[in-house]
Amino acid sequence: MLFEHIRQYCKLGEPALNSLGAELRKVAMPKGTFLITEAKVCDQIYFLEKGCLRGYYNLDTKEISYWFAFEHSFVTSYFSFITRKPGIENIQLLEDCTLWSVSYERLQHLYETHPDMERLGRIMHERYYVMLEERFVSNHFKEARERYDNLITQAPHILQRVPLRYIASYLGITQETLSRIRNKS
Amino acid sequence: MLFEHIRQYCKLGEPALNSLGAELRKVAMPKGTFLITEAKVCDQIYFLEKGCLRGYYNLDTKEISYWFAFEHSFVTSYFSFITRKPGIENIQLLEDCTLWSVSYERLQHLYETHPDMERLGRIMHERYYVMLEERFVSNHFKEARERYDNLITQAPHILQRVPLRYIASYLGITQETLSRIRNKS
DNA sequence: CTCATTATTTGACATATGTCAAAGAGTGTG
DNA sequence: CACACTCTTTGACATATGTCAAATAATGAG
Repeated sequence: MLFEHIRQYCKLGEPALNSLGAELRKVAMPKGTFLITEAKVCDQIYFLEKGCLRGYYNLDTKEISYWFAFEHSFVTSYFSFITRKPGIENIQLLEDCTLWSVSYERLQHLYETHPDMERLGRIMHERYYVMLEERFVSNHFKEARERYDNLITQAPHILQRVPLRYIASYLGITQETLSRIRNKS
Repeated sequence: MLFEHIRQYCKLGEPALNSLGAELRKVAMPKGTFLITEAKVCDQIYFLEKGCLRGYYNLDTKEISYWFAFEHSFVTSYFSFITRKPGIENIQLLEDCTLWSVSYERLQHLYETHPDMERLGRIMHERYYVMLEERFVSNHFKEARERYDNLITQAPHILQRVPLRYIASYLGITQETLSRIRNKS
């Protein structure tokens, strides 16, 4: 689970693993729950063990779902968690989920006491940066059709687990356009 | 300059500062030079002291400039530098520039020997992640007009230093559309 | 199983943006 | 100052996508 996932970023020593283990709180929440809502400072980072969820913000009268997370991801409102400012992001569970949480304060403490935790944080943020950049690039100048094709190639499971209207806003298009694209596949 | 810039991320101890200082190479290059070209593994990270530059990739027959950097930024082809794989990115100087470079290998060594360098890396990547996310969000569902207005509000200097056709692709639109937007301001 | 509710699709039309070609501005060099 | 070059603007038209309303399909509670 979490410890195993972490190993693909870097190896933590026993002391760091033990301290991390001591800070983790297991949480199980039902579909529909909000992990964080807008205008608050996000105080927790989570590891998603089971289930899936979406991050969205409100634009005019619409909800824009701009990312999804599935098993074995770290999730938080990065903007708010990192800057310690209230954000515009809401995170809602799309299924019943099992998560592990660590508070901001305890995470900082782990960083301070274990250089290898600091390294894990550095490497994780590097990787997440690169993934976001790839997504940015693939959205930047491509047509809706192409973005959809990319998505179903790279993450076909998303169609089984996420309602189409959320996927539409993830792709930056309306639900109607997505529906038309799908009917011409 | 660089040391002063770093202080806004976190404080480095004397030993880390000294080691970092010893690894830095000053480079001055004329406008037009390429820092990195596609299909190569990017081996250096730079701190841009003076000048500006663009990152772009080729899509079909077009160059898509998707970011710019000005004074006091860290620049590299993050994808390639982090993953150690060849990328699609080209980085070209838009003005004569003064930069400081550190190689990948030496940076890893700094990370290994100085926990506070590791912390600097972690914090810097957190911040860069947040900035990229903000840009992603502001591009995601807004019209060209709005993206342009945002840009000139937040970075008006860009118009003085970057040709319009590069700005167009930065905004995800054609040069002609940008021209029309500007004439209806 | 049926009804109410929510999710998705379809149609008609408006608008934003792209494409291609050409004209006009701006810039640097001799 | 004139020419060659690059950069930007303009026009005519094609296409992608958005909007709003309505129809259809899927889902869940009783």
